[in-house]
Amino acid sequence: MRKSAELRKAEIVAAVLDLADRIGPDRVTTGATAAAVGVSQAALFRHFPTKDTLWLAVADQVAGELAMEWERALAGTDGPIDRIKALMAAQLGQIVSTPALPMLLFSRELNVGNEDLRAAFRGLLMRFQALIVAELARGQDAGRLRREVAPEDAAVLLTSLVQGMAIRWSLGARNFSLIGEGMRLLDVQLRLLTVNED
Amino acid sequence: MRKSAELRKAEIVAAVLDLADRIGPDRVTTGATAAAVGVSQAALFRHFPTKDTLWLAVADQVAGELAMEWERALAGTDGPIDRIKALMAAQLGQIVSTPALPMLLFSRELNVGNEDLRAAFRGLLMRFQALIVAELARGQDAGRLRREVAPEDAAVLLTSLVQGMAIRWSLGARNFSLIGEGMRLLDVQLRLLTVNED
DNA sequence: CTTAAGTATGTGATTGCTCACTTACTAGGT
DNA sequence: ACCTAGTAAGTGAGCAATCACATACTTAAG
Repeated sequence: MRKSAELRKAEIVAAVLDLADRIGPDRVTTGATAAAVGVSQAALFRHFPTKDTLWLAVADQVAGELAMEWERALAGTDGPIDRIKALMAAQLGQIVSTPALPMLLFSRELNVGNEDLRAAFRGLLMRFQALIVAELARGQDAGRLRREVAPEDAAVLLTSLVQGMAIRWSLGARNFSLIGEGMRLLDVQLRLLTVNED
Repeated sequence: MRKSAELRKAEIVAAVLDLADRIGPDRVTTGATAAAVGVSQAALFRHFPTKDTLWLAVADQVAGELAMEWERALAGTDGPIDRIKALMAAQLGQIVSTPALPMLLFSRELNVGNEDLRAAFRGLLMRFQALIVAELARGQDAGRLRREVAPEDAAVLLTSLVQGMAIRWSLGARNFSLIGEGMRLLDVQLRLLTVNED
């Protein structure tokens, strides 16, 4: 069954992401990936010269999806606090639909050698952080958020919440709603950051 | 060079932890470990029947050290807020002295098969969480912490902070002081949680 | 419209390497 | 004499990557 290179590449990347979730990123072999796609192991090397470049393509795909979700989140809302909520919800949603994402951050593929892959993920986290900082600053200017907390610090608190919830969700056999619990705790944190008007 | 089994076991466990720090948990091979200890690779199997049981021994060691640090942190302070700070500092300190710790949570050794190891680490995180919850509750009873935030929720915010900072520290080339930045942001968060006496 | 040449996608077999683990044997301590 | 801690030399499995070869598509000439 012959397919176009673009289509095949996409299939392979999708299979890697799926396998990474199910068996762990470090267990994803070229053989297992090829079997999941339904081609021979050697066929993979027609589309990617090495396994490392395959992982880079995976990172690109993930980065693209994340950027798209962020844009959509910002396009749909306008108040700074609503935008923060939308961004956080988008992030949690992406983790749910790509559960391998947190594991990728700590896999051997990423952490040893493969400096490009590592830089790609770091850049992603920094861009998300920057979006949150911008909205926090707008919220302060609008008088809705406490001025005594620097936007950069508050952003670290919020992004850490995403990561903490993701770890909790991964380790405890995903037995709660990541989005539900995450948004509930986000509300708690946002209440603390909000100017009290009582 | 012949040594007692107990001593050798301890040496081997220490070598695994050191190697895990330096090259990543999944790169730790029996050969590399043996070389670090200064014995033949086969010698390892005199002391541990399989590599998995070796990792379990490592987990035991780490769990013991963590529990010891928590106890020391609690013994040295008495106010609830100081105790929270001491616990968080102890946790950050352990990550600095065992940088493989966050990676271990997502390593292949832990996540596939080896359910015992996974349960051991999950139990550790839950016990830390419980210690924080207890101190938060004491802080509320003493009238020092806002009552409108449940201690369980606040504890998630605090432990997430540890994990978020650890990720940041791992991905960035460890180019900031994990303890310094972590404790600074902890202060920010604690100020938000503290009853305002102005 | 047909056909031959060229190219893109695919395969089975193999290579060279690393790994966890085994086996047969040896030396030191009591 | 007898364990105990050690070794050197394997074994078989799994891995990424390669190679010679096959088959489907594309294109251009007659």
